[in-house]
Amino acid sequence: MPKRWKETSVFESEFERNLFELRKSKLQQIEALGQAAYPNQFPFSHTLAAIRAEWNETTAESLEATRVTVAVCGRLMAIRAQGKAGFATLQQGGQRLQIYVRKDAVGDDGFALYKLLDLGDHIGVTGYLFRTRTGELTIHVERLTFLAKAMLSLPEKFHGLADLEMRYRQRYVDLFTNLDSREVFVKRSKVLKALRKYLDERNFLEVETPMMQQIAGGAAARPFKTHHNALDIDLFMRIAPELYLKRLVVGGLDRVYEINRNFRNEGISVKHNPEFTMLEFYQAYANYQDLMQITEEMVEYVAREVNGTPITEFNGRTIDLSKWTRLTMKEAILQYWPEEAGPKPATTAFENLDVLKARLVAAVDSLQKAIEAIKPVEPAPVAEGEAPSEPPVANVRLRELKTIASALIELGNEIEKNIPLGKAVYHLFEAVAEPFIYDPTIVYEYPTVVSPLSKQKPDDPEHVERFEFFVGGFELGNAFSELNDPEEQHKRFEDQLKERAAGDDEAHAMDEDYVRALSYGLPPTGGEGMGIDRLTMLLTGKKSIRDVILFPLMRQEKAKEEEG
RNA sequence: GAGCUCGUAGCUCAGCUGGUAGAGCAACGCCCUUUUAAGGCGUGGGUCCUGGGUUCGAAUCCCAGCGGGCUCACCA
Repeated sequence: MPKRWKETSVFESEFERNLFELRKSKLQQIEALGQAAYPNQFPFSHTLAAIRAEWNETTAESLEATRVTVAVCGRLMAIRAQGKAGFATLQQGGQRLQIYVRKDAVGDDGFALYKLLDLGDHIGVTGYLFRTRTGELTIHVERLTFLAKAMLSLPEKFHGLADLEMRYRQRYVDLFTNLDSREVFVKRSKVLKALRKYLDERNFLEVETPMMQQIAGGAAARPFKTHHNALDIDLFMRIAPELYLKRLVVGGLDRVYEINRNFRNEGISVKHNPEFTMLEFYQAYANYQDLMQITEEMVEYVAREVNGTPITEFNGRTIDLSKWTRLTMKEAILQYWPEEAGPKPATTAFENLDVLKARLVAAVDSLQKAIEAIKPVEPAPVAEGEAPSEPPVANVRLRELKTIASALIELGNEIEKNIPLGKAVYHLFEAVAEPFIYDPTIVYEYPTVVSPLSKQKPDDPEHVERFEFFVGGFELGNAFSELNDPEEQHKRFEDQLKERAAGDDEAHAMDEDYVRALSYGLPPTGGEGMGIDRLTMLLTGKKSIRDVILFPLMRQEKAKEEEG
């Protein structure tokens, strides 16, 4: 049996149900004044932004001398009534503008309508610009038009919607009550525009490849599974567009890019959302060196387009996206090697698993001594009404060292299982270097064993022409010279199958059609992927990926009542 | 998955060592023709996340659960 409207869980309380009824009766009164309850359009002459752009600095005298009549619309965000007159604040396009309504200017019906308005209502007004006693640019309203009613009450007008859960779940409220939130998504759109502009100007072709795939390839990750009924086949949501994009380069589309969602069935964190947006681009006849240059240039370009500067504040640090460092993976390990872990690994540690293992054992030992030596500092008591200060430096370092130590212990256990040397070096890099790389850094020379799709260095088959780039403590992207030898690719897939058989459920799947595509000849090609959510985080200073995704994945709320 | 932490009116929050729930905003009524977190007077509004337990008595203490946040784990 269908539920009656009033019993739906649209409403959170009796308070809201009653308010809804009250607003309905106001709507009827508004109709009685000759206004439509839900009109279709309003022909405005200016956006609020346009008014700000043109008259923000115009003096009161000048506005009085040359009367400017405008028609604007927006949502009411504040109402300050004063008997037979009143002010209100209109919000539209992320801008606000004050309006002034006087009974003698809008007439009895117009003023009756003003009295029936609530916070959140949409209205249109026609009138002329003036400045109030305090100098604020204001529209002196001559005609009010009702446009749509807010049937629920708005969040507290001074603090806005503060509850993070509600901001994520009810983003529609967050967006109009917290304009800084809106600004993040405006910037996100600028990031996408800037990337497209950069690539389009270089003759890249934007393409779209399957997001439902029979083999989820192109990355190491667990996929989501779904099913097509008519064909009765299982499909995977893609974890990367990589293999399809390279098929396109085989097909003669020399420069392609795709900006869209990838889906990975993994944990959720401040840096991870199950669906996330990725840019991937491929350029024929280029190698990873060319990509390094493009990366540095493109990130800086986007920062300037979005923020007007390559400087950004992130997680309490100032980052200059125009200044890049390039390190080999081993250099990065040595540079970020914590002094508390004792002597840095010798060159031989990167060539021999046993030597590496011995160094790790010593490092863990040294780290544990250092950890014991640090006395955690009691955080300063928080005075009433003050924000808690940053945690003491010693405590932060203590936590970091603990994290490194446990990662190294874990790595030691992995080595016991005789993992390939390259994989061990890579994990070592992830443990000691990656989380600490704040300034823009390109890390190159990756072990072949962790790079099944990259091309080996001509003089060193143990390493590939690949780099990842890191900013703000996380990986921003990944790029390499594409492996285009079909026989070698087939062998790498086979190796991955062995890894999978050995228990690595994120090892790459075999994709024979991809090998077949390579068999027709992929020109030398450089390809790169970049996380757009993370780039947006950097450029907006947001620490959590949820703050740059409009509708981040949330657990389902417990049903408030049985479904009817 | 683990640890820490939070959940009180539509919203933002207070509520001490247990004594039966408060403020501001929002809402409703009245006053107010240059206000701007407008103001003044008055009114209504609560399954204190849920379920157990301890107690004469629980928003408060204990246990379990649900949901959020952070940290860790997971995650090229």
